[in-house]
Amino acid sequence: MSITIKDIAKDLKVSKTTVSFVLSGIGSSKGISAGTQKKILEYVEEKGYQPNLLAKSLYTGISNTIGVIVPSIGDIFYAELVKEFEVEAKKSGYILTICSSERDVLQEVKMIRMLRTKQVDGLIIAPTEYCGQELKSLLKENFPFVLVDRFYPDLKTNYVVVDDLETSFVLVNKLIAQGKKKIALITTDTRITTISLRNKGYKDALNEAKIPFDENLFCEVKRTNYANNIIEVLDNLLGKVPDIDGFYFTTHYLALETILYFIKKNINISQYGLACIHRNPIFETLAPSMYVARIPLDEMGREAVNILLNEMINKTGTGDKIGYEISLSNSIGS
Amino acid sequence: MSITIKDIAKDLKVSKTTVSFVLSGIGSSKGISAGTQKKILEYVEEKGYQPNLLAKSLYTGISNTIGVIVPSIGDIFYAELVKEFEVEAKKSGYILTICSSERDVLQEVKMIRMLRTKQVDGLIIAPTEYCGQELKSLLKENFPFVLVDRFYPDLKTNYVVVDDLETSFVLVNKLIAQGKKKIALITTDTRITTISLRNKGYKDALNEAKIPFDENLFCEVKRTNYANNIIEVLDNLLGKVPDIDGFYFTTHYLALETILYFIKKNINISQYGLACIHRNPIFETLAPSMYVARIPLDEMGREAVNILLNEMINKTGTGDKIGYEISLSNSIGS
DNA sequence: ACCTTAAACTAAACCGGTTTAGTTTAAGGT
DNA sequence: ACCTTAAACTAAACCGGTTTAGTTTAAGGT
Repeated sequence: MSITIKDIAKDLKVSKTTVSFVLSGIGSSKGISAGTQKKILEYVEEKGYQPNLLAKSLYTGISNTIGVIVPSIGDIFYAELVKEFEVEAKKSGYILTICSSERDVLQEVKMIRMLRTKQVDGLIIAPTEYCGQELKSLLKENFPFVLVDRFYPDLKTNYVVVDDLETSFVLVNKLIAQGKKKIALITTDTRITTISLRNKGYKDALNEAKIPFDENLFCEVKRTNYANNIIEVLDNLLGKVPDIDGFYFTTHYLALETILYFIKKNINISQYGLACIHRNPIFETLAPSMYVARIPLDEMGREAVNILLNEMINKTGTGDKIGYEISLSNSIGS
Repeated sequence: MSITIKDIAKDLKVSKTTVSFVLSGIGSSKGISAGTQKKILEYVEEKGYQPNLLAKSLYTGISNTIGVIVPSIGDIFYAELVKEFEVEAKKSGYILTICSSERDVLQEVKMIRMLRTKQVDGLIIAPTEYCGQELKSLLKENFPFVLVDRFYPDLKTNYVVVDDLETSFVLVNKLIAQGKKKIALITTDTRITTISLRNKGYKDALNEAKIPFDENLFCEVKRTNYANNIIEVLDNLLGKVPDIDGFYFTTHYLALETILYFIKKNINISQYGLACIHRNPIFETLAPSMYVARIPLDEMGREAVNILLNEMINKTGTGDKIGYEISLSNSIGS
């Protein structure tokens, strides 16, 4: 099929070794004469030789590939995050093989294993809630990986997440400082560590302000079919608590859907205090006064890749893991 | 490091061949006794053996990986499209290695070559305007690939695109049927085949309706920093043609930015006839009467992968290429 | 004429799978 | 006792690189 080192060696009447040395750029230090080097390089140029990196990886044990598993690459949040991985990984000569777990542990576990058989050098995972078992065995085998977006508090792994508790607390405090008293919590699946911390931040802020927690203001939107589910939830909420004066959204999806709901129902948005974790470019126009804690995807991506690269290189595996929490409190804008 | 077929063979006192046969599931047909098979399978289960797929790929010449190059994986359009590639590819046991070209030919060419050295079985490319040369050499080497989103009319390649001319024509016709006479064309870089076809569709529709083409209504928004550029363009347009009554957008980004501009400037959107290629979930709420030709990303992704898989399998390379044009004319909603 | 040495180059093993072209073993027939 | 045959198993080459532990060659010294 395509040309190999063996072919080059045969055609030029030198050994595979010589060709390999020259092409690896160590020809001179291995004492290959300038003439031979030139001959090989010219031949390679002429024939358009492309090495088979599979063979190299097999020998070296390094594939220069990072496996990435996210809930869905079609989700703009993960798409943007993965983009940052790509940019940062590329700086060190790594490329990405990307899989979507569809928020299904079984698929996620399969993908982890499959990527390992494909010999990725490390993994970046935005995990589901239930893959602790598999992560444990990665740890035991000392396989390099970093969790992003979510982490497992019980496992000693690398992770890069947002300081959910603190951010939530500060955001809700801003609403309270605006004089809001009936602040709804629009949230989602509480089993997710990240979400439960955000919920806790809300409660803590109310607590500190001595505002009693009102069960009616606590709205958990189901994740399946949530665009429809949220309409029901909001109808219900506005019916039960007509004098509601603020909304805290634990995800930007929830904020977006709620804003669209307001527009559709012709409800004046500006009467409410609004706060939300993570930005959507549209908020600037549609809800310009909303407090938005912007998740710095560039920092998140950069850190995740660098922590991983570090662990991959020092594969000695001291067992020291890095838990990197990104502070959003200072990046709140509106 | 981790366990190999050789280790298993040594431990169980059988040959590598036997282990390989059993693990490939062809043990029985190769006459390996049930006892030996059981022994091997149990050992593998116990030790958690994971094969090295690099070695397999090196021998078989098949990596079960498709290389994907898009302008940016962080762009929601490509993210969603890539998601469809992933879903479809997975059905046939393929995974994706994904690269963002950043709309830079040099990077794109580098990535094409790099992915080939990594032995991807085929490529799906949403190309820049200038990589014809590299595509030509892929064709010459009979390497399987499919273009998506954009194609090269001069090259005989596989491609999956939208019927831009027809769709544009139909969309602008809808506006004309609404009685609109001063329809602006909000478009972008005309060097892109896709965009120039969409522009042509606009002109053809005007022509057929005997509406003279007005240079003032033709707005080309620069792609770099377009969110700012479009504001300038729209200010200018509304100043020059105050009685404008319709907008045709050749991309959904342009439509979105324009709608946000209207909202910010407190301009009544409903006075205009609007039409746009490709959807944004927000249009339903913010511009419910806009004609939107939805690009079926699922169909696009499915076709691209299947055309590629087909070419990869029949690597005989008859040279027959498939140009698949997706008709949007029938999927126009508002 | 022979030895030493540096320069230039290479044979062969290796990475971990798969596959071809066998060989070994033991039962069954006469 | 010997042959045939099917069942069960395997040695070794292969994929295309890299690397170790050399070997070959020719010049330079005496």
